[in-house]
Amino acid sequence: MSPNYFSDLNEQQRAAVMHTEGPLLILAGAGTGKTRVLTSRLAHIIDQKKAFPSNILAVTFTNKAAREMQVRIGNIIGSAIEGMNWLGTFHSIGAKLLRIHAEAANLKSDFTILDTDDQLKVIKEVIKILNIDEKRFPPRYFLSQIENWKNKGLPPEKVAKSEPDIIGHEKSVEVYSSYQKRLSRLNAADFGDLLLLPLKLLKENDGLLHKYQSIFSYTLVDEYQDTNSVQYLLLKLLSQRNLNIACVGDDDQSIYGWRGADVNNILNFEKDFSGAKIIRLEKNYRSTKNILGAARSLISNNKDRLGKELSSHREDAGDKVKIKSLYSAEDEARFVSDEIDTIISKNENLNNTAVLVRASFQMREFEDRFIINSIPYRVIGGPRFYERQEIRDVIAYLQLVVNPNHDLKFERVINTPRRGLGDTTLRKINDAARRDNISLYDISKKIIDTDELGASPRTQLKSFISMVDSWREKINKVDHITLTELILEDSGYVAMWENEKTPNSESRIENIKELIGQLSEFQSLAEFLDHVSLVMDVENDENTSKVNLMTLHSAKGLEFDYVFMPGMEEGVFPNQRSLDEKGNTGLEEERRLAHVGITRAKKYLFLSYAQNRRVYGNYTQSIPSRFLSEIAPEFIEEELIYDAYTQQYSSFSGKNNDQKNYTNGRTALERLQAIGHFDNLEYDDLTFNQDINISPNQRVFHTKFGYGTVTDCDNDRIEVEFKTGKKIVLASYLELVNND
DNA sequence: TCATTACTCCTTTTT
DNA sequence: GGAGTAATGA
Repeated sequence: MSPNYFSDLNEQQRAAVMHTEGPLLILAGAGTGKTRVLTSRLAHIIDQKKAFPSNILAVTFTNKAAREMQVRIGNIIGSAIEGMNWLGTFHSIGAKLLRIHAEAANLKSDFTILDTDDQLKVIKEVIKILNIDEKRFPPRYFLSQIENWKNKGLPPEKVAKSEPDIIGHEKSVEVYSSYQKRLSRLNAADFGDLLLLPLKLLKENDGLLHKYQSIFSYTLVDEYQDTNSVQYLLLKLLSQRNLNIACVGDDDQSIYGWRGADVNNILNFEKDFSGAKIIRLEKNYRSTKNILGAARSLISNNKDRLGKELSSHREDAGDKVKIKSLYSAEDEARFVSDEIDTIISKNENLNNTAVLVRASFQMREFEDRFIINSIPYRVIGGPRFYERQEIRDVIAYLQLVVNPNHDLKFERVINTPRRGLGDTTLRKINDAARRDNISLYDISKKIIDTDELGASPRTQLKSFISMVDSWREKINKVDHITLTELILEDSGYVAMWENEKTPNSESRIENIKELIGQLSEFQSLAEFLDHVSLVMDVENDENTSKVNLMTLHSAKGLEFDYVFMPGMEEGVFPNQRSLDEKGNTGLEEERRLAHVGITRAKKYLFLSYAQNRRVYGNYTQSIPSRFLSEIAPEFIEEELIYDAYTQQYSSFSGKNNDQKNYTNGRTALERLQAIGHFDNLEYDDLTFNQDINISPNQRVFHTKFGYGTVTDCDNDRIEVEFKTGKKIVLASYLELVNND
């Protein structure tokens, strides 16, 4: 009688599943069976016929989490899962609402979703029109302002006009509102709009609000600690009526503060939803005692916590956490790949192994090494398929065909491949469009019958427009795959790559073929394009054995037997900018991120750091991350470091506390030379340009100081005037620059 | 119109 | 060491 989804649950988990009515907060530490509770709970509600699948709102943070939940619930409730229309990320659910009620938000239901690139382009346009100095206020600055406001649920009209403490505030407000107008004319919405506009609709329209309040009889939210204000307000509005809202979260895993996530949402849950029940899941089923101990000791350094102690359910203490110091970042990659080789030799499936990095630029080192050692790997959330140039071009063509008024895409494809419609022509078209206040496409149609353009651009433009029109005619006549192939053929886009004989033009064509292959999974172009903008990742083949390489952020929610966390260095992790901008708050978030990383590991965890790393192309010495010394020693096994220069063994903790001793006033390269350790440097760094002929007034380039002019020479000691002042440097570090 | 070159500023994390 | 940009030349 008792349904089988109860069978494996512990007491707290079971309580969380059973408590269906009224607000519920589940504080679930890492590895405490959170996903199982969520899926069982949903299955329980459906199984007990408390609600139809279509009456459940289930929100996750990533598409991957949504997919996984769908599969797991499907396994319990079978085909009834088909009815779960409202399971998805906040953004996909927002998009769905917005498409249904687009008109009310001043959009058409076939609006396109902008990516960051598009957003920046729009902002640049706006900046130009408003006559703002791009040097003083870079577009990115405005973008982050706008995003902040959107995260807080503030449309332009709700943002206070003046804010004396913040320079450029008024400008930002101005840019925001122009930006928004431009978006609506483009029939486009950005990611923030997918949440902000639905919120606005629900707030301003009682009928609509009541409708959705009664549709959603149960609401369930995953990763609640990462909700920002708009998301919180949306949830609150929608669940106000029946209050059947269950949120799952872990304050120790809150790592999206920079995206507006507000931990207070979780801290204030009891206040916001009166009578809320709180259940803690503290039994960890994932990690060994040593790994868990390491995680616990690290996170205990945070002050801002709800307080929650994870206890290990596993009997074995397991191996200690290994900490390894390496000479350079290259060495570090070699170390990781050697360790992976031994994992391979144990016949383990590599899918159980992950390399987690703080920032994506760190991935390159590992990819290079993995390729050399032929270790199979997959990058999760890295440079994505849909972000490749050729894919974006093709998608731009498709979007233009679906929505010809999409000026940004129009601009992107009008001269790709080359059609003799360059900057000058484009500027003329743009000016005319602004004058008549219509889209580039519309103005082009007019202009081709006047003599505003020269003869050649005019015929070129004419044929381009008629090409687009011919595709548009076919939208409803041929299927979307045929249409895409036709577009690629007519436009000469594929031919362009075929004619280019560079090494990667072939792989570009392969990528385009892959894209066409994916089209078959969708019913229409519009459906495909929506998928592309919302779900930026391509499904990875999970059946082949590959090492997982990803950022710590995208590792949340995953688990692996073997976890490597390289780059444990001050500045890298904790990230310097995070510290600079947010001080202690930033540090605590970095620490939570480290905690997330450590708790991904089930059996083996390797932390490592490089003593020297290239930053912006220059070798820089690094200090071991403070996080290393925050982990209680009893969980750690450290390999002492032999420093060839000081000829001493030392531990990371000593270095961390006494960096002066370590820096010693020399540059990295000088130090390398002193100890004769060259093998890890690249050839270029060691090529001494002894035969170059340097004389005063010569323009030169120095890898550290940049460009400068020679003022005096004394054999190989050269005095150079750099932007930052005069310096005497060795000739071997200089590169000649033409200066006629 | 397009290709090349000199130079500046970078880089956090994602839906 | 790499992307983006403004200036310059063909």
